[in-house]
Amino acid sequence: MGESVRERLSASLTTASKADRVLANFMLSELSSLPFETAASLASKVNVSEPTVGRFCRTVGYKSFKDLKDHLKQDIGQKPWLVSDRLHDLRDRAKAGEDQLAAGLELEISALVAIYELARSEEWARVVRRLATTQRVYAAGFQTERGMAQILVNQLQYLRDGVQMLDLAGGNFAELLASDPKQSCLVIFEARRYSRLSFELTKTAKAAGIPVTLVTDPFCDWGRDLVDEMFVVPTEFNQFWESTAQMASLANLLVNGVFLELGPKVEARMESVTQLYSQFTGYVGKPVNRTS
Amino acid sequence: MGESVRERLSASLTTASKADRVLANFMLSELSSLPFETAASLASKVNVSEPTVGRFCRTVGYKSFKDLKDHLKQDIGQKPWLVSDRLHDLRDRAKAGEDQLAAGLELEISALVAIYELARSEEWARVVRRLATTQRVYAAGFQTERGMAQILVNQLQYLRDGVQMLDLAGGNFAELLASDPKQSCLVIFEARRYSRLSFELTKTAKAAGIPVTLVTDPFCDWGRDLVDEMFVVPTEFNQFWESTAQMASLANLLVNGVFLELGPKVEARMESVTQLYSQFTGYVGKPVNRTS
DNA sequence: CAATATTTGTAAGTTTTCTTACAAATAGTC
DNA sequence: GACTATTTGTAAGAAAACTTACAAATATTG
Repeated sequence: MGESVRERLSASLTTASKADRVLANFMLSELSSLPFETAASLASKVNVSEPTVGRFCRTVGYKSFKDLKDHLKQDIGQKPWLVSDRLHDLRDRAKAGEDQLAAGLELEISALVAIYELARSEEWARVVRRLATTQRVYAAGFQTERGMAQILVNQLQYLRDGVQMLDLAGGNFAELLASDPKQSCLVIFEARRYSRLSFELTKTAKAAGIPVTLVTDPFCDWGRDLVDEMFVVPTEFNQFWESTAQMASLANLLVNGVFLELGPKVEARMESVTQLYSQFTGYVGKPVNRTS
Repeated sequence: MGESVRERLSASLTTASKADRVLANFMLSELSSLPFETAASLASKVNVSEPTVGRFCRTVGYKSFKDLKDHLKQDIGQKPWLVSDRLHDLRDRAKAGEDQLAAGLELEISALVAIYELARSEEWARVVRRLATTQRVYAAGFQTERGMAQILVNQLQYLRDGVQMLDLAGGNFAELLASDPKQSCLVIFEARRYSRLSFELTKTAKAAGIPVTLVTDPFCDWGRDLVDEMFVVPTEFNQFWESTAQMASLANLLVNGVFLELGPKVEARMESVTQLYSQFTGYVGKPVNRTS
């Protein structure tokens, strides 16, 4: 046997048992962080028992998980694999002008940093509390930001009732605008070129007394004095146009905040949403659950 | 203390005793193979005793050699994207365990690095080419990943014709599955718990000869041997559940790739899409454009 | 060059990681 | 649908990795 760890893992995929396949797949996906894992840590991540990890390594031809790691050392060779080295590598390429894209990486990283700073602000806490407690939560996004609203909504729905996307499908925004302003709030994702809808929606919602949170790019000049909170997410990463990608990260952090705010009581709901999905659609590996 | 492993080791060089200096030097020069070492193996390599290794790690501020290795894992080294010292603050809090979140920042950063590396791969180029040239491009995502598909679709639509979301609204996926496989391709976003739909859709699409690209988390064990390309995006950022946020970044990079592939001819289309939006919806600052 | 302080190693613990034995669960077969 | 074979988990034991206590060696200081 002279193949590399990667090759052996791949080869095992065809023959291996269920647990082994899960392991092999995970290892392949996370090859570069394997050296930091231990049989036990791996086991808990993929939900198998510790001995299964050891046994699997033996079936693919190593003495133990430790032994597998030692071989990994060989075939990682000298390409950079520590995050810091990889980052350096990308940065060097960017400097050398070899890699247009890589130049954007650092910008994207600083956008992330900015978001994590936002998440520590007073305003953030306020929004999170509102998203956790207001009876009806609406999110909107137009053009390319529609997906961001979708992400927020889909996730929040796992945690609580009364969350929905707002769009112009019905021709107006009556769902929100003709509702009790005390029991509603709105989150809008927006970026250049700013849709007239965001603006009109915000104005009308504010006039009705509905709290509005705006997540937008650094160029937005219409929102600041109109909305309750404005979270500015950097969007220029050397790409051909603005990338609002990091807004997804912001949305996830918001959801995480709401989770922490709501506490253990969300578990019941998450459980039941999962069970409903299982019933109507089903998950991989399990048959559709017919609420037996 | 908020410095990286490398920084701490370097700093120790000036003050440390003879054995410690030897250790620090060795570690610095072999930083990337440290995770494979153990206190004992290191000790014998530099001819000191095992406890000396442990003690040294403690003098530079780690609990043990193991602890030092663990920090190496997340260590991203120099941070040129830091415009202020505010991140230090974040990091310190993370170290002190006050701020669960801040620890997630570094994980999220390394996910980004991973994505930018993906964007350099053979497979990536292949997918970009396909997304640029195939007549009909479909994207799907279920549960919380629906928004990711949405993001990809909404952006691609600015660049080219024939791009659409795929969902179960019609009860089947006939749009794609009953179409000419030579002229279609599919991108699926997926993460735990894996929807049965992704799996079935992939299987059927493959059987029909339609190329499938899967963007998923490291735990996915059903796709690897089924799809044409599998992009694995790290998703564990210390949040209460997996965050697929960085998939948005991947989607944006894909779109950017397609833009570069298509070249200047996209401008006309972008212009006309913008103009259509202006006509039917309008932008902030300008009245609805009535195709005067 | 004592006398003291610091550094380092040895040997015996402690904890962590991995393995083995066996039983329970799951999948395959007639 | 019982029977067998395979896979997987539990619990206890072996091995490895790391720590502590203390003594020996090496610096440092007056």
